[in-house]
Amino acid sequence: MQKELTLAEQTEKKILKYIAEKGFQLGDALPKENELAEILGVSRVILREALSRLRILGFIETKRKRGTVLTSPNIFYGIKTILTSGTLDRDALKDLYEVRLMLEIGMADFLFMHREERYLEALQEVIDEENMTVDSETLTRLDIRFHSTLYKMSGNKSLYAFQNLLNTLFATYAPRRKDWKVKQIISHESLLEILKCGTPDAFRVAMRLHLNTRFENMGTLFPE
Amino acid sequence: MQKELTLAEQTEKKILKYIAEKGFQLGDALPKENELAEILGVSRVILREALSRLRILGFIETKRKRGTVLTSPNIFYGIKTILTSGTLDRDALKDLYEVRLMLEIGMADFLFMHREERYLEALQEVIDEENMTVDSETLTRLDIRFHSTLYKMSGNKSLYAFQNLLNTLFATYAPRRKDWKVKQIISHESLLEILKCGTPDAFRVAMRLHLNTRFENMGTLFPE
DNA sequence: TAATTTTATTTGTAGTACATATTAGTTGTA
DNA sequence: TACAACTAATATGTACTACAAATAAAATTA
Repeated sequence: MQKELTLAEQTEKKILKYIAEKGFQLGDALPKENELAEILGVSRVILREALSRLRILGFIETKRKRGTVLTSPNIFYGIKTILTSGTLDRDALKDLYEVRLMLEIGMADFLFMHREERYLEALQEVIDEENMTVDSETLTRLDIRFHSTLYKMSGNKSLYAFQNLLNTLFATYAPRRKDWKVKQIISHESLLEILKCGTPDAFRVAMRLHLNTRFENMGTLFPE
Repeated sequence: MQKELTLAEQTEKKILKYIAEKGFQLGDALPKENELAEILGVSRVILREALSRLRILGFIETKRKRGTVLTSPNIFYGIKTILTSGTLDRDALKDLYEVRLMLEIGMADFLFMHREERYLEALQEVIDEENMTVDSETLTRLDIRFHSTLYKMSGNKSLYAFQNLLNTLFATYAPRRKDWKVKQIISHESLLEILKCGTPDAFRVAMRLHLNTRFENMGTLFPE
């Protein structure tokens, strides 16, 4: 038991409790700092430390004179800071890389649930552009766009936000090999074809094959 | 452009930059608060606010007298606060629920990569216990244990930590229907059998069927 | 040498004061 | 009256100081 939360941490939880008890809604304003400090029985310094922690989690936003208002907490607020700080260890990076592979294969059902013409057109557009270029960098950009469109098509906003983060992350930390495009077994065209008139199960099999190079490269990307 | 970061936020980034520039490693100690405040040119109050924000992200740990030491940032530190705060909106909850389904289906390859006797035995143990009880609550607990074991078997620590969070989350926010067990198409036994002598593709198909009730209940769990 | 007490240092907390930005009100002019 | 410019009030942002509490390291004792 080495818990012993610091007062700022306790205050952080107290504030959340206070919000819940008082039934505050999104957009509502909290009492001003001096009042809230008195209510919770802490100094304003500590209160501000707690508020600062809640702010990094996206629970609140504060503006001079207007005060502190409740906002919808954003999971990715904090994650982003971590991912872009460059302090993630290799294991954590590999974990995230794997998670992305799982998600791309596992999202099949949701793609078919939200299959809409606009998405299919967007995917086709990417494929058309791919067929008109040989530039490696451009192809990489298009590949990211293709998969990014799939995430959007999943209809899961949190997931979409997450993968946007991962994109920026792996662009720096896990650059692709030059021959990634050549070695692909299943093309984007095939994937789109299955999306149009296939099944989730078929899509999963195809996507697994499409990502085959990613699976194979994992060992070299994240050596022991 | 409503950027205008507060000084504490700027300081937070300054600290990360300082760490990177000085080449600090995990476990290294930062300068003491007074020194660091002077180095960065801010008051100790502001510095502490910045440190507090970094602490909630798991970048640092501080102890009286010993000072501030670098730790491996923990993505789930902040996520946990958000998930357990009870302020998540329905959309975000549904998103997370969906993500879990994706992961369980998408993790197949990694299960086969890390297939070890101890995991298979643990799974078998759960199944044996399931066969000896009819109590609904016990069965729910065992079901969670079965799937939790799978996450562990995936060899992905971040993922395992994540699903532990989700378990506590959905235990409160998305309780099961009473008939969930009866309606399952594919049993845990079948899943284990496939793990022993099947393929990732086969496992994905089976897991999708196993989770069928979850997919079907989503509409009632998270109504529009 | 080992156990115990002391002390020195560093984080944790509080109070106060003032700077700064923004809203609301007030005045002044057409 | 309407509208602009200025003024005052107010809440957050920042800084400084002082002291409490914990604990690692040094000193003391058995």
